[in-house]
Amino acid sequence: MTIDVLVVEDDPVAADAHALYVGRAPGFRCVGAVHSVGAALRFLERRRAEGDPVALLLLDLYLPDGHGLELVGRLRAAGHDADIIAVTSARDLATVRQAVSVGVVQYLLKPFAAASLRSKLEHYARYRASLARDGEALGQDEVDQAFAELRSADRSTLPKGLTGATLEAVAAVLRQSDVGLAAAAVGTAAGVSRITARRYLEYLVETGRAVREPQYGNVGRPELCYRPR
Amino acid sequence: MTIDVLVVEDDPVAADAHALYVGRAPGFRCVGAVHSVGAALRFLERRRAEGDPVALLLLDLYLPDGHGLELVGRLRAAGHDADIIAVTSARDLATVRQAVSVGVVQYLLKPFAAASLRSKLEHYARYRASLARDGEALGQDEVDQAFAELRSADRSTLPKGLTGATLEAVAAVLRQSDVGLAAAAVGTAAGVSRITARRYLEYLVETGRAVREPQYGNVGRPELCYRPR
DNA sequence: CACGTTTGCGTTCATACTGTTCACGGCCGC
DNA sequence: GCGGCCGTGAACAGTATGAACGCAAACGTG
Repeated sequence: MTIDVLVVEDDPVAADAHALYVGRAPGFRCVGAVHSVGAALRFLERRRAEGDPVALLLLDLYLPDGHGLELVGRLRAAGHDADIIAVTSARDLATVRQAVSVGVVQYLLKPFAAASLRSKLEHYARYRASLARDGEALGQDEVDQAFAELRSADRSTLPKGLTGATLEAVAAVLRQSDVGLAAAAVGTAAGVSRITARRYLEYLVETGRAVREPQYGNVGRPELCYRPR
Repeated sequence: MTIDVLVVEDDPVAADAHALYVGRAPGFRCVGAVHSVGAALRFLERRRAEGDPVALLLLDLYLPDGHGLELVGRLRAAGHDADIIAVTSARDLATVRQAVSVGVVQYLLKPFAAASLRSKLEHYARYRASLARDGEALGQDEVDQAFAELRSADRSTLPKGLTGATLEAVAAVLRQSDVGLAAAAVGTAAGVSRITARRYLEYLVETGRAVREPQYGNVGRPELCYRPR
C-alpha cells in the first residue's frame, strides 16, 4: 500500500529534489509536483475525481499565489483530508503554531538534509501503519501509539549521554547478528555493560533503526530481543 | 500565562467534570462549557471579539447539532486557530485519521481517568512552553522538540503487569480470527502461555475491545471463547 | 434427580529480566 | 592545577511471565 505524495514547491529545482527524495523512500510514491496554490488544488481535485486521492502533501509555505497554510484551509473546506508535511524556511513561532492548529503533522525547516526528510517520511509511514488495522475498535494505547509515531525523533546530533563511537560499536554488533539479541548479549559482544548497551539500543529503536520484541516461553520476565531493521 | 479552555460536550454532567479537571490542572483555566456546535462557534466568536480568544478546546465529537470535526472545519474557516483535544468515545480508524488531518493535537477515548486528561493537558502545556520563546528564530531541533511534546504518549494508560508489545500480539491474534478463540489457543498462536494470554484477553474485555462467551456441548467445564468486538 | 467424571478456569507464587538511580572515573575548559 | 560535566557501570527495586494446583461447572450415568 504505497502512499501517494504531492510536492507543492515554488522553486522548480527544489521541487524536483523533493520529488526525488520521496521516490527513494520505500512505500512512498511522488505522483506530481506543482508550484502554486491554485495548481495544487486543481491537482488534488483531479486525483480525487479519478478515485485516487493524494494521501500526503509536501508543502512549501511561500507560494506565488498565496500562503501554504491558506492552501490547507481551502483544501479542508473542499473536503480533502490529505495529511501535510510542511517543508519551509518559515521559522517564526506564529507560523509553526498555526501550522499545528490546521493539522500539519510534521514541520521540516529548509535547508534540510535528505536524511531528515527521509526520517520524517518514515515516521509518517509508521503512523499510517499503526492505524491500518482491519479491526475497527481502537484502544487508548493504540491511539497514543499512533500519535506518538508522528513525533519526530530524528536527531542529527546525538542526545546527551551518548557517544558516536559506542553507538557505532553497538550498531555493528546488532547488524552482524541476524537473530534477535538481548541487551546483555549485545553488551558483552560490544564490550560494554548491559546498561550501556540498553541505552544505545533504545536509542536505535527510537530512531527506527532497530526493533524490540519480547521473547516468551521461559518463566520470569520476558527477555527483550533487539534486531536491526 | 494561563491557557484558556472551552469545553464542548453534549452531556452536561460530563461537561462539568471535564471543566473541573481542567480547572485543577496548573496553568489552565476553563472559561466556559457549551453543549453544541452552534454554541461553541458563538462562544469563540464572542471571546475573540472581546480580544481574549480561547486557546484550546476539549471537544466531544458527538454533538446534537453536528459532528465535532465539522465544528473544527467551520471554526478554521472562520479564522480561529484554537488547538483541539478530542475527548470522545469514537474509536474507529476513520475518525481518528480525520481528526489528525484537521489538526487535533491529542485524542482521548472516553471513558478516561482524570489522570489521563491531566497528562494530556500537561503535554500540551509543555508544547506551548517550548514554543513560547521570545526569540523568533526557531531551529529544527526546537520545532522537533515542540512536536514531540505534542504527540508523546503517556505510558500510564496500561495497568501494571501489562506490556504494550504483548497486548499488541494478543490483540493481533484475536483480530485475525473471526471465530471465538479459547485463551489457550490464543496463547499458542501468540507465543505466550495460556495464563498470559488470558491476562491480556481479560484486559481487552474490560476495555470493551473483546467479548467473552462460554462454549457448551462438550463434557467438562465450558471453554471460554474470546472474540473481537 | 443425585453423584461421579471430566475438562478447563482462575489464582498463587517462584523467577528471571528489566529499568532506574546513584556513585565513580575521565576529560575538557578555565 | 582545579572544578564542573559527561559517559559508564553496579546495585537494587520493580515487574511481566509461566508452572503448579485447587476448584468450578457442565455432561453422563445410575
